[in-house]
Amino acid sequence: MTVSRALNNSKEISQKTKEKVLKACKDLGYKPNSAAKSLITKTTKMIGLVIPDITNQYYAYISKGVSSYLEKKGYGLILCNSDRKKNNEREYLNFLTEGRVDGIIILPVEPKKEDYEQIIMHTPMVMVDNFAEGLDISFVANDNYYGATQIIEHMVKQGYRKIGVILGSKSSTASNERYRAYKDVLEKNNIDFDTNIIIYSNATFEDGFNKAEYLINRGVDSIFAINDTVAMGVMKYCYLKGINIPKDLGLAGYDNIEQSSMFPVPLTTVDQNNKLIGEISAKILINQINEKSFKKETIILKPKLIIRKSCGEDN
Amino acid sequence: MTVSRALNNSKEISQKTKEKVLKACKDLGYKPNSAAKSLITKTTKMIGLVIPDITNQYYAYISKGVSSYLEKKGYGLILCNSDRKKNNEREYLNFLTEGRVDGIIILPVEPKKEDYEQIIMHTPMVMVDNFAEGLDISFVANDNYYGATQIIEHMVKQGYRKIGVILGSKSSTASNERYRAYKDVLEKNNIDFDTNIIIYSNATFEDGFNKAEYLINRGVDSIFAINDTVAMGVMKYCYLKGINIPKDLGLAGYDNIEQSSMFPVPLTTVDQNNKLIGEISAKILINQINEKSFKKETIILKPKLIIRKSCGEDN
DNA sequence: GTGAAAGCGCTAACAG
DNA sequence: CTGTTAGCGCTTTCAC
Repeated sequence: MTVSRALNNSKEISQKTKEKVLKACKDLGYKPNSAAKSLITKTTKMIGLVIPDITNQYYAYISKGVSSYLEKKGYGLILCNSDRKKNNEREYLNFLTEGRVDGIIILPVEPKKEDYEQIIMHTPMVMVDNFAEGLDISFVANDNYYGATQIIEHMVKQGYRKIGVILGSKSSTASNERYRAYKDVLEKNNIDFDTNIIIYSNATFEDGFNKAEYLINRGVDSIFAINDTVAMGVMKYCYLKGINIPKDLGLAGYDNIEQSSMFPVPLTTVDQNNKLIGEISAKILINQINEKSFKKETIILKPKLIIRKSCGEDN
Repeated sequence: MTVSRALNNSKEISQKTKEKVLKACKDLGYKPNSAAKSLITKTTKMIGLVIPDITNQYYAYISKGVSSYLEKKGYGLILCNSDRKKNNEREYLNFLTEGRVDGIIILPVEPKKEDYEQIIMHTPMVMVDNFAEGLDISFVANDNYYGATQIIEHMVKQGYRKIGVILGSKSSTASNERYRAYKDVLEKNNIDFDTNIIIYSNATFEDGFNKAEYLINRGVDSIFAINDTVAMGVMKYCYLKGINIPKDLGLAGYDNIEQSSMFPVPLTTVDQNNKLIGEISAKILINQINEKSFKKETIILKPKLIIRKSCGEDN
């Protein structure tokens, strides 16, 4: 008991005994056992993070944000790569809920209410990026509509009038929201809307390269790519064809990946503040864990327009 | 006890009881408590991974390799971003060794024997990338000398004779090994060695951009950059100056980051098989945990030359 | 094939 | 300020 008090910064112990105990622990190489502690305190000082792919910059930054916040608060992080597979997600969730963590941050795969109802009854959880309607839990995400509005408005202001779009898949919420913003901005500016210059894709570099040709042949004066990787594909095509960016073609991306500023023509894009997303999610979760009264929070962050040169200099 | 047997695939139980128990568990939402289990089995089914920065592609891929191997073996992963700070590393190590993990994979920060001696007495550990001499533990890394030899030889074969080099910091083992390879290849091919076209740097994009000018002014016919990001900087400089790669200047990188194939001129580089590094490290660790007899292993992987277009097409 | 007893290493609660 | 008792939820061992 005295040892326990010495190691847990209790004030019910004299400074002298405490020092003696601490020294003895060091000499003997004694370390407390977290499992035994967990068993009685019902707390693990661990958080689970379920993400699609740690190899993707967007998710890596979110993880870093989570990790750095947790470190400050004395929590550890269990990382689970779902690989965008529902089944992996399920298995990790199962693993985590064997009393391994005090809470879970999840970037879910095709979330459905039923998948999480059981879990949130026992384990605090915050969802990030994608939400399942009807769940009474906290949610943190980026405002895709806002971000796309910013960048499309910028393009319009720069004088572009025939803006081609390379979207992601039809089932991607992010992609659909950005598309919605595109339509609204065009309408607000009385610009003709033409579905022939809107293309769905898998959002890869190759898609950017291939769809660029398609769009340019249809006479677009600029392209809004669903992400920076796709924009890289477009830029590559233009480079090979001698098409000057931004003079012959305006180009905008999304995500602000590290390399976007290193492109031959630095890319105008949207920064989603991924690290912040991670930090906020972690903060909400830790608060929820430590407070008895749970208050659901929904935080939708405004991403930030990053103006570089691919749509012309700002003026 | 019967429940325990049902949940642990014991054969000392009838099929019928087992099914009944399993069903009851499901109905009641019962989940076993891993802490209680740990306490008695002295095993956590958890591995700690200490890496410098999850945001860096190189480390992200290593993490993914570790994670995917562990998943197959039913282990969880505790991720610790040391942020290249010795102090963070120490604190994470301390946290992990409170009986939280069955083993540790570490990419150490300026490793010294003394930092790990205590730990490896109690906890299986494998070191990756950087080794501390005198430790009796397994080690997994890339052969930097070999990788650089491959790419410099390729450059020589392509006809380049005045190869400028942008290195990393003087204290980086990886950088020093690659430099050593450079010198040896030059000597073997009777090419003059000129320290005026060797520069140390912080290995950033900006360094690439700035040092490119310096080297080109000194008449190099090609540049070997310490990594792909630095190479991107060089490429940017060339783009702005209208210098044609590979005709006017050969360019080689190292790492094979995802974007290196998307550059205006696809980059010739060296792939280090990072995911494999992670998988192998995890495999060695798990083996060490499960075998009573510990056999130290040292695995130095041969990286692979990736020939693209920045040093001319292969012939 | 099933169950009872004991104990893993801690801390909550209380006694001194 | 220090120590005793009990018990967290499991598995090991042994009895039936």
